[in-house]
Amino acid sequence: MNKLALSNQLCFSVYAVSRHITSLYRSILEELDITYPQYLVMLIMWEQSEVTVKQLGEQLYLDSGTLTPLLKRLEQKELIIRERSKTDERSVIVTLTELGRSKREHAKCIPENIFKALNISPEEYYSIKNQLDSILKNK
Amino acid sequence: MNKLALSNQLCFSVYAVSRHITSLYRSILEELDITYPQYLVMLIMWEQSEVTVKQLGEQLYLDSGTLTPLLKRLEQKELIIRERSKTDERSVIVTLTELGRSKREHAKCIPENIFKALNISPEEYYSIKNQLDSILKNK
DNA sequence: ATTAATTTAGTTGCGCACAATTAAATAGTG
DNA sequence: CACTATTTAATTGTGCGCAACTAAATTAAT
Repeated sequence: MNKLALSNQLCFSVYAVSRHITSLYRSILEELDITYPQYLVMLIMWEQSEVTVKQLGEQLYLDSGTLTPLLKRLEQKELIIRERSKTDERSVIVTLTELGRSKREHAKCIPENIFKALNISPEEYYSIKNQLDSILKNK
Repeated sequence: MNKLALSNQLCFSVYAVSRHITSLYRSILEELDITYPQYLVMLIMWEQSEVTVKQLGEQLYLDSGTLTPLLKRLEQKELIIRERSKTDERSVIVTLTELGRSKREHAKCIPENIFKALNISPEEYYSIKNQLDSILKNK
């Protein structure tokens, strides 16, 4: 087998599926007027009311070079507030606005819609997820 | 189960693994002085000596907005040549330079190195690949 | 043959990703 | 306490990714 062939590479499949998923989210998130990376931040905010940029970065595997401008855009949309910690001014604490909190209701149906669009069984869904997560654990 | 939790979403796993893989390639491809998307183009060129931008786009699921500047960078590195088709001047035909062709040898070990870095079994590798490819087929 | 529709790349603009650097605040050490 | 090291965000620069639009060439239809 030719390992230098696109069709034989897992990496390309991951890359292609990742962009495919982002495009599925693009149409679904249009209504919320946010992008997929912004949605990921909102997912965290809906679970944890107060998070630093560092903590967001740890959970999303993203650095401040990506997060700082992204968070500024979410702030402009008035979904979040960014403010320096009073106790440690190196940290920036992110909290939800009332508007941001209210968006959670509109987002509830998104996972189900994405799942339907993927067009796979629940078994496949969790099988793929577990195997990918094991790659992340090994890194 | 809370479907609005990051940890329960296949999509985030795909997104995270995709970026992880790109970062693995980044260090390996440093030697060839190309990026991962540029490497994907080179993979195709090494198999097919003459390809149009449209054909590259079909195989990589990328449009001209991404490919045109990427191909210009590969041309600046003198790995490829871009020229309008004589028979249909709407098309741009991409071919390898001698330098570009010669890089194939240096790239031969890359798939094996990436596989080792992923730290999974061949069975897992092909299992994940097949399941992801079925998602792409369903789209 | 003329006009209309389609195909193909290129351009522009925006939002990630991420490396590398900078700046400020805090923690650690003698 | 001084001063060094570490932590944390922000900034800068490069390269995707993709939507929307433009321009040019080709094809189809009348």
